[in-house]
This record gives sequence, structure tokens and C-alpha cells, in this order.
Amino acid sequence: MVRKTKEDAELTRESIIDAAREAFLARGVSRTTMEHIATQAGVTRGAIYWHFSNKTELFLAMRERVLLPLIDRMDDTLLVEGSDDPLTRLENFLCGTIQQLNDSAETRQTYEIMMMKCEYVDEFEPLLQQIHSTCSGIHEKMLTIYERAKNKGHLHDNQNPGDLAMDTHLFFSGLLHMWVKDTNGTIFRHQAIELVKSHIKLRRKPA
Amino acid sequence: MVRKTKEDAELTRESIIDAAREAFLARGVSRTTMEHIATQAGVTRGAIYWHFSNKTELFLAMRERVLLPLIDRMDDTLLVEGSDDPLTRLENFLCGTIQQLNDSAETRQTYEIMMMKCEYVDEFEPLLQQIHSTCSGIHEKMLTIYERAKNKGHLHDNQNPGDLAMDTHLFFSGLLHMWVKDTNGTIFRHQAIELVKSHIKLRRKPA
DNA sequence: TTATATACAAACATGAATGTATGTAAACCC
DNA sequence: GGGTTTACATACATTCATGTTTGTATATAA
Repeated sequence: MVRKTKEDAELTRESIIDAAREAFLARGVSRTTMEHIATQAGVTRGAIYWHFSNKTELFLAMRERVLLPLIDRMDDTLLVEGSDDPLTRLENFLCGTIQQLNDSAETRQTYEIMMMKCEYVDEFEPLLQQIHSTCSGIHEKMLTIYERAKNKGHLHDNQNPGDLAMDTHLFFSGLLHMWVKDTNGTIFRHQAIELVKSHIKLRRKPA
Repeated sequence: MVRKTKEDAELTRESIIDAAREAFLARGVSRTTMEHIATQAGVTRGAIYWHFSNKTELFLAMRERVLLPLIDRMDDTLLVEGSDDPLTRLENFLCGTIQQLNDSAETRQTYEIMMMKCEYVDEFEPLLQQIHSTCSGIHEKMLTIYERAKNKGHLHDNQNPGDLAMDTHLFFSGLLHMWVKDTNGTIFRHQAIELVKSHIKLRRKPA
């Protein structure tokens, strides 16, 4: 089993990423060795070093595969004006993210790794900066949403968009953490959607 | 420098925990070696192995030193009926936790380690279970608070205590994460207290 | 006062992971 | 279809952390 076609090589590359995710999830990033990943993927360490220069790059590749689509979806759901009012769009975005976690095991596992199975030090510290800028992006979009809602008179009069946006952001951050931590899904996950709806309802002024 | 008195020994033990915290914070738990900790503490690995059987026990000792007081404070602030009304007690508890983080570098650093510089796998996985039960404890106490607030007519009529308690819990979880992640304190920390007040205000029915 | 346990330091033995260097057969290009 | 590059497998060298064992001076207890 030696030189494969270009497409085969791409397949092994992807399968190495999959194997890395499984290994990271089971043993944590630092305790996972290249040998573990190789065994899981059914290749040798040589193959991994051919496609990736080290474990960090593998981690980043795994991460990007689920994070990039998320950012895209965010813009579409939140900012593009459709038939729904702003608060409904916000609710849809939050529920859609939960749904995405429900549907995709890859997304689920990657989030679990990023939240509980890796250490943000040294080469991983820049990621914190990156996460933070993603967060400000989310916050700004939520702020826009709440401003539009306010202009349309959908909010109670004493609520200001800035605080609401941050409150929702923090709520959702907590929600995601809790959702992911409930790994067997018996404790929290079933009520996540309801909580989102209840959170939004708290803001909406009855018409 | 050999055999010390009992009190001296206790001092070295504590200084080893301090050194471990500094080391964990700088290099992450898994990349921190016993040698790093020893150097930081000004002892040899022999001393550490005398006081702790391995790195995991050291980590647990560091953790308990800040977590146990927190649990105690929680009961006192939240459940003991005083002159304040339930929602105010809740606000005081949340603000008090922020204040605790502000005041104690040890607490701050330990939280940062637990949130971003360790991996919850193998021997560390039981901690997740423990964290979860602490969380349900918090949630139940918040639920009690909101039920009392409801009975006293402090809440809007369409708000039910269960959802409110979870919403606050998730908000606060997100808040803590954000607070801790803002390590240099320039982006988020200054507005944390305001956000807590705004969060509570959202629930309080004007008298 | 002497024996013993304590609180470490120093030395040792072992294992394991990383990165690189080399080998190789098949795909790809001309 | 022959040379070159690709996509790996295999072998090697090095580094490094861990846990244990041994040594030792002193506090402490009898």
C-alpha cells in the first residue's frame, strides 16, 4: 500500500482528521500521540507527518472544518432581512445552532474537545484571541438585531439593546457549554430549545 | 536544608500548591512537569512527591482550596433570609462572586486554569460529574430564590421560576467564562457588575 | 538519650513520544 | 515508457518526564 491517486490522498487526509478528533475526544489533545491517531486512522505516523507538520496543525484543521461553516451561517441567519422580525430571527439563529449540534456528531465532538479537552497555552493561545474576535462579531450582530427590534417597537421600553445583546450572548455561551457538557444528553439537552424561546419571550413586548 | 518542623513542612506544602498554580497557568496542566513546579517552589521533585503522590493530586488540592469556600459562601448569600428581598440577594450573590474574583488572584488564576488550561479526561473526568452536581446545586438555590420572589409578587406575571432560574444560571456561567477569559481586564470585566444588575432588572416587576 | 519516623535531596532506571531520515512503489508528466 | 515526484512505511536518534529508590540530617517521642 503505497502511492495513491490524488483523490485517495485527500481521503486519507480527511480520515486522519477524523481519527484525530476521535482520539482527542477520548484522551484529550495533549495525551493523544501521533501513534494513537495513526492507529485510529489505519495508517502510520509517516502518513500523518506527510499531511500535517505536527499535532497543532492537525488540531487547527479539525477546528476549521466545523467553525468556518458556523460563521457563514451566522451572517445568513442573523443579518439577512427576511420575512421574520428581528427577535424571531435571533431565536432561529440560536435554535439553529442547537440543531446543528444535534445533527452533526462532528460538530458536537469538536466543540467538546475545544471546551473541555484542550489547553489554551503556547501555540494554542492565539486561538483565544481568535475566539474573542468571533465573540465580538456575534455580539455586534446581536446588537444590530436588538436595535432593529427596538426601532420596530418590539422591546419593552426600559430595555436597552446593548445590555440585552450582551445578556443574550452570555446566556447563549452558557447554554452551549451546558449543552456540550451534557454528553449523554439525558439532563439538559432536551430543554435547550425551550430555554431559548423563554429567553426571547422575556424580551418581547406583547403586541 | 533537611528535616523541618511540622509547621515548616506545612508551609512548603502550601508553597508547592502555589507554585503549581503559577506553573499550570503559564504552561497548562499537562505540559507542566514536576520539575517546573519544583523549580518554581524552590524545592526538588523529592519534596513534591513527599507531599503529593502525583500531579493530579496537586491539581485537586489547588482546586479545593478555592472551590470549597465558594460553596459555603453560596449557601450563606443565597438561602439565609436577611433584610433583603430575594432578587436583591441573588444580585448580591452574583456580584459577590465577581468581587471575589476581583479580590483574589488565587481564585482568578485557579478559575482560568480550570476553564482554559486543563483537559477533562481520564482521572480528570470525575471532575465533570462533580462540576455538574455543583451546578444543579446552584440551579436549585436560584430556583428557590425565584419561587420566593414570585410568591412575594416581585416578578412579572408571565415569568415562571424554573425558566428564570436556568436563564440566570446560564447567563452567569457565560459571564464567568467571559470574565475569566478577559485576562488583562480591558475588554469585559469593567461592565460585569452592570450586566448583572441589568439582568436582574429585566425580571423585577416595578412596584 | 537514643531510637525512630519525618521531610526532604539526589541518584537511578525506565519508558515513551517526537521529529527526521531513509526507503519504496506506484502515479503522473512529458 | 522512463524519469520524477508523490504518498506514504519503516527505521533511527534524541529528548525528556515519571516514579522509585536510596541517602541523610534533624525533629520528635519514649
